[in-house]
Amino acid sequence: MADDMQLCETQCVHKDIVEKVKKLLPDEEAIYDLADLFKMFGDTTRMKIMYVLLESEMCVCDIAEILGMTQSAISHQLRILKSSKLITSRREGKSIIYFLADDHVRSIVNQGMEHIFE
Amino acid sequence: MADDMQLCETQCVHKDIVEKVKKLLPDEEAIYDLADLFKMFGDTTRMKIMYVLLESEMCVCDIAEILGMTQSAISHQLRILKSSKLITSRREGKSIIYFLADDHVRSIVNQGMEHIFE
DNA sequence: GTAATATATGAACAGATGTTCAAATGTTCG
DNA sequence: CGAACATTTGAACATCTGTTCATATATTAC
Repeated sequence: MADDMQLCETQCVHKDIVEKVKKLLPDEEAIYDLADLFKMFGDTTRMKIMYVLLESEMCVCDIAEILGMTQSAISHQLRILKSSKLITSRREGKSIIYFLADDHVRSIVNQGMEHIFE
Repeated sequence: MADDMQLCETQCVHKDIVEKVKKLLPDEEAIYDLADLFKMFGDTTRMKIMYVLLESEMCVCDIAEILGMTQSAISHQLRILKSSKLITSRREGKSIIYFLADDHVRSIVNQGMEHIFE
């Protein structure tokens, strides 16, 4: 609505392509979810946490120690990662052990690596 | 340095695992670069732009029209995407045509999709 | 050259995001 | 039970990020 406010008020638009591609786009929600997933990998702390968990499941304290960060900061990030189903946890006595939910982290990280090294 | 300020001042740390994993971690720079790459996919606008370009190369104006966004906003994002080498451009008369640099976008997006649909 | 078109750019602003700090929760052990 | 331990949580703060608006650059057409 209010089509051409700051848009191209002009003729550069290729109507045929625009119409075709408009129809091919996934709906808003799918794109939102995807972006949300990749956001998880877009922060250094979370990235480090995932790398750590690729090596071994671990309690919060261990991760904090390895990364040299506050236990609280790690806990906050773990919660976010958990909400996106990339990691899970189980209680083991006083500790809570975090681990990767499945192999998706590995494959996504690897795809990223491939792009970097070129 | 200043090891245990807010860290685990306590005994929960599993020294063996911690030491082992510390050594296995990639260096700071690699992780930073990876996170930076995934940041590109972590924003709805950029995600949409990439989806659009998966269908067809296109000028800035077309993308703005398809997404119903300002030409300026798109231009800003294109610059960011270009800086991460995910897209490139060529001039064609008055227009500048943007297109995906290689197949990485497709494979990364697909990996993401796989995680979503489960 | 000048006007028109297509895109880029910079500063400003608003909203999102990550860390810190202090305090709360929940578990184990004596 | 109460003390100690491991983790979570919430509010506050600072930083980062994306969009807007106004303006600048660059190409084409006359």
